[in-house]
Amino acid sequence: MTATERHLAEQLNLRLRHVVLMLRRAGADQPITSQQLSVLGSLEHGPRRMTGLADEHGVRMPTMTAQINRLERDGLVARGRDGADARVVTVRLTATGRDRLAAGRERRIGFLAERFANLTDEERTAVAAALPALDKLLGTSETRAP
Amino acid sequence: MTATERHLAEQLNLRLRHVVLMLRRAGADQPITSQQLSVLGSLEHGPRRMTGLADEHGVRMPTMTAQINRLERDGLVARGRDGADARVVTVRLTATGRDRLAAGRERRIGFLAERFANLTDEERTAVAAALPALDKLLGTSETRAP
DNA sequence: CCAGCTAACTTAGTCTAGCTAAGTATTCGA
DNA sequence: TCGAATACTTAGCTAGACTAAGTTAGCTGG
Repeated sequence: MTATERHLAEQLNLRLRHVVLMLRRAGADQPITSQQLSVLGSLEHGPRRMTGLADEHGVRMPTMTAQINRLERDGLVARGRDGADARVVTVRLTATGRDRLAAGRERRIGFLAERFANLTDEERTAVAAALPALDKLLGTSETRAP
Repeated sequence: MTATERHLAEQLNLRLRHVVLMLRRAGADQPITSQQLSVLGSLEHGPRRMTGLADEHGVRMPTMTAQINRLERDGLVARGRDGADARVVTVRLTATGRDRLAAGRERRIGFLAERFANLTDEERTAVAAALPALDKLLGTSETRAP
């Protein structure tokens, strides 16, 4: 571990708490949690199976079962069956779910855009320039299903 | 909302899920949660009152009461009383708590530093350059007690 | 000066969201 | 064809968030 790596790690660590705080503020007064919004987003381009959803969101199957139960209870998704394999449960967005996804996403993006509006052009450029590095740092691709 | 602001907001929104996933992976196999580590960090430079802790962590008082109950149960903090105002409860780190904080912080920083080690010099520079903008974006100072 | 309001916590009860262990039904492979 | 593996659900635990309501202590205006 070089000094630079450690220093950056410390600096980022200091800010992680604020990221969590911002996420909470972004979700306040929304009728949907950020986890739910995230799952609805996974269903945007067609039905998915439970295993796929669990893998993509980095949780165990029972956690996803409970999450889908809540979303189904609220009428945002519907369970279905896979023709080829009778063990498989598929999940798809309902019309309500699609609306809720669009609304939630819009509010989230509006919330973030407001904050970007408070930055200078130079600061926005700096953030944009850091995005590829952020992707590598977060291991964006590692969490995808095979 | 300008096109740039909206675009950046969308890009960041896409990555927020991965931030949450990384945080979960960083906390896996640790004997302490990231919330607990965060609260212990607030106590590093001396005792704090419950209201101060709740404000700093953006939660309501009952949430902090429950959190401190868990930390006290595990022997990481101790409750005390304020001489001047008998309503006030103070919280301080125990020796065990201080050790646990150091260990947890070290693991977190190690975890992040490993990821920074996978970046190029240019990428690390880009991240470092974005830190001040990130602070403004996160509203780092807004969450402090007056 | 004390009665009543406010402030600082705690308790009780609810919800989301994570986990493991164990149960059921179905598929696949030797 | 039968036994192991796979896909999911159920049951039960914990952390961590909330509101509403209770307790105790400080403060203040008539």
